[in-house]
Amino acid sequence: MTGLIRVLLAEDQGMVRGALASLLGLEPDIEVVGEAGDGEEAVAVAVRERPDIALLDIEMPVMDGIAAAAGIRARVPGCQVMILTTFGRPGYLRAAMEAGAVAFLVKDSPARELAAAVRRVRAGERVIDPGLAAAALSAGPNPLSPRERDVLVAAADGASIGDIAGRLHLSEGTVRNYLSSAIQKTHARNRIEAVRRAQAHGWLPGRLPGRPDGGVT
Amino acid sequence: MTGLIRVLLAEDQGMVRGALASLLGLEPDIEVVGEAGDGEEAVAVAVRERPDIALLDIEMPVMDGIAAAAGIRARVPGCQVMILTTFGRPGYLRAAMEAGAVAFLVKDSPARELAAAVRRVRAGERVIDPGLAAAALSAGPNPLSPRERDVLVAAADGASIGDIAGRLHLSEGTVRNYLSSAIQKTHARNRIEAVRRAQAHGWLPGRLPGRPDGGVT
DNA sequence: TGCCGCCTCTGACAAATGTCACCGCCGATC
DNA sequence: GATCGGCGGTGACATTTGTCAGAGGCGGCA
Repeated sequence: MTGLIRVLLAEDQGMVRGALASLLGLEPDIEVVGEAGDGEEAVAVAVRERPDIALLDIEMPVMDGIAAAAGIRARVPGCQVMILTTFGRPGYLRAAMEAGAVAFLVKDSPARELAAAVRRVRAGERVIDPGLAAAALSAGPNPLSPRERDVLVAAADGASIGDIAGRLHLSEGTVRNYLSSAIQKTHARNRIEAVRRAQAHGWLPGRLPGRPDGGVT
Repeated sequence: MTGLIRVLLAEDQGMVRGALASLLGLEPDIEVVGEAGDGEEAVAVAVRERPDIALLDIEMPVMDGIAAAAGIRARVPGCQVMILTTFGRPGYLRAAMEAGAVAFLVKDSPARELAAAVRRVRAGERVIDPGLAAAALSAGPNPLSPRERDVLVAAADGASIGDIAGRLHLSEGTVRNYLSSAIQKTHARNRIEAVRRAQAHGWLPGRLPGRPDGGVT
């Protein structure tokens, strides 16, 4: 039976999730059998519903879409994972492929491509933007060590060396050294540029903070 | 005649735009009469189609949704402007109201609220999240001077004092002074925190760069 | 076994950053 | 006419940041 294609949709913004569901719902051969607002929920629903396809956003709270992809691949072997994300970052694409995804779409593309991609995946194809694939290959793998990443993400929200050292239980000198090597590996000229370049490449984890920074006092 | 509600939809991400259109298309009393991918296009289409309601994203390239709102209010008096944005920032809400918008929705909300909000606006109501309104009032108006904003946005992508001075045709000392006062007004401890806090409040222009930073070399 | 990369740390140094006090010029407002 | 805020600038100063050259320890791999 090549009946309805059963799709799970994971996306943290409720309005976008609902809108995408209605978009897919227009297709006669596609059925949205589950929705999730974060990665953990996505895995849980996938285990329960056993969809043909899981369509995952990357930037989600609690657990990002890449980790959810790996979780679903491990627990629901029959389910193909597609990534649908705002940012076409080379590092995201690479990480998605390594996590077992077979498609990588960006939200910039025209809406009609979504259903088409779902059908192509169902037919066994991979769906990846050729330009993005080239960028991912030419950019090479993530050069940052885990610790360098930690320090960069901490630096990203304005923490000083001392703050970062405290947060990561490191000495200040160590933090300086990691920051310095991260700056060099990203070919940046200071930590801000390093953070931005690492983000542009998709070298930093794609998780979303639970809630804004609350600083609105 | 209280016929179909004619809606213009402006949103830069094609897939989201199409999905929202399909969501609104499900409603029997709503018709999407135009779509736009940036603020300039939104104004042009509004002038041509004279919709009842313009539904605008804020973070768009070329011209942001706030500026587009003002343009539409000035040129198409019969058209009500609704803002639909990812970020519920107090400063955005305030700026949107000053630009003549009558509704402010965040994409986090459930999808079903969209059509409901459109109908309420059509009936003459304003639609604003009460919590967000309170935050906007308690946060007070934007304390940053235009020049302080300029310097902060330049600092946001990693430029050094010298870079900023060159870009803005100022002396380095002047840039330091603006940066310092921006840091104090935002109660931050360095420029990165200042940028982040200003962004969180919605005190920086909500435009999107034409394309990423190209640094993927 | 040796080599390599990563982790952690120290100490010293130059350069960039942030602060402060102060200057004059303009335009708006009381 | 005076006052105030914004704009643009200078010079001096303390602090922070970024760099470099080391050091030892760990685990993997040839």
